[in-house]
Amino acid sequence: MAQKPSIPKGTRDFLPDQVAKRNYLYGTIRTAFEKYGFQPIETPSFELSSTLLGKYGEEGDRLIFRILNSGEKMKKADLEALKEDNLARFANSLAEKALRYDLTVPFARFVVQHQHELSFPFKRYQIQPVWRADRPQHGRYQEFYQCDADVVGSDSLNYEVDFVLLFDEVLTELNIPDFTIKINNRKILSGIAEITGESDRLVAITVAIDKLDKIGKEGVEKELKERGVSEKAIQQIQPLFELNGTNEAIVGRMKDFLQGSEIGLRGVEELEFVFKKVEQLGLRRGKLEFDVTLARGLNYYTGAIFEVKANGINMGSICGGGRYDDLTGIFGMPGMSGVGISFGADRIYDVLNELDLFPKNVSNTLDVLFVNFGENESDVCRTYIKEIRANGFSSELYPENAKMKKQMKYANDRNVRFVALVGEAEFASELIQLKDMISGEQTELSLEEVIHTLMKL
RNA sequence: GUGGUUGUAGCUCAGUUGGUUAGAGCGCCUGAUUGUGGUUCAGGAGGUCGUCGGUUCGAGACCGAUCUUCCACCCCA
Repeated sequence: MAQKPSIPKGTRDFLPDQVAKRNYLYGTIRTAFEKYGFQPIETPSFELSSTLLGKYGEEGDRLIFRILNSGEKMKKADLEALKEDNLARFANSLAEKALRYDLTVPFARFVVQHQHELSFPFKRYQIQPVWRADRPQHGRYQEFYQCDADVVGSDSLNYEVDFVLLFDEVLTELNIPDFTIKINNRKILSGIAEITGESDRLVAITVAIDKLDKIGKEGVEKELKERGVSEKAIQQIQPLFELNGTNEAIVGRMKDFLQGSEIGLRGVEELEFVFKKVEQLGLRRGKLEFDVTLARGLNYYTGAIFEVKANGINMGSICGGGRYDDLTGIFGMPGMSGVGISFGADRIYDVLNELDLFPKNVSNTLDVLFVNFGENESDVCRTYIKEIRANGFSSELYPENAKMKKQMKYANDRNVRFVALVGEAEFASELIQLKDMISGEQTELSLEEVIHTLMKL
């Protein structure tokens, strides 16, 4: 019985012209990464569950795809846990492997494992798919590509500056007209919690104020209250919702606000450094914006945090990142600070598509298709094709002596640039009728002239 | 994971309170045009109405389950 073909939710097939666009995107990102001194690595698509679990918060664990144990290993299932209704432990006993959820945690594992083969600061980039068992939505998939650049082994703020420039470089190269690089610092969030006497509720506070642009000032106050933050603290935090003006102005306000919080002030100073250096160097199209309400869910961040939004389009953040001071500590290598960023390739693809920003000629299909007029003509066509290919252009012969109309239509459907006709007359004269499929013009040329025409494009 | 929403031809969608043979546009195929595509004209093919089950004399339409789509949460690229 024929099965109706389909793919799992949140996944996609890519047609040739889509792949061409994606390769253009990856190519642009890769070029910039290498320009900034990052080297590529790759890690497996799946890791041990123990490597991944517990690194992304409770919510994160729920979204990790588990790989069911196979064969005899099925017998390892922890039936006790099932009886005790401990579903998390039961699930872990059923799946000792899991698909990677992002590229940062596997990278931390990689660094610890290969520490003696690397020199620090180690800068790597990685362009690979990741998987999340999330419910699909606009710009949200279960399988998508992340393009990450990270550096570990240095806490220099120089890298924060470089990453801001890198965001700007890539997104400007991709022609995105208007985007905002939002930046904040986890130390500032800690400072806010400290100043208001709510250090215990740091997570609650960050989660709530992160929602400011979505649920508004009143919504955040309500949520803070629900999460048990004191009335007094809410009153103190409230002015932060209305911070505006230049980054420098906000820096000034935050310095006042965080007076007495050593950690908070350090966060502000770090950002101040980044603003100054970026200011000196200048950005091409991006706007750098100090957003005190930017929090980000991933709980391993400890310093600067980044998020990039394309303006004028309904799409979640297209890039993210931040500094993590001790991600490798979990794998037994403490004191190794790292900072990194991630480009959401699939979301950027959607943005470029919706804004019609892809260059027109990303999909080069075939330069010259030779029409098949029969065996004698085909023989000489094959020698022409060999020569054209040797000159670096793509060319092929239509496989059979079909009707001209059919061959032309095929050329048209495939977006072939030129059609070459070598029939009886051209065979005798050793010339080629070359038809430009865009203009429709047709000229009789020698092979050398055909190659010359291709090189002029 | 919670709440809602969608599914009819390759694609985008019509299809009346349940009633005979399920339609359109685009695309596709053939011909007008046996050495010329993209334009035009004429003709043609293509659907177990997401899937399984139920109600009914009768279901594309009503009910249930399931899968999928999109949306709002949660979270995030």
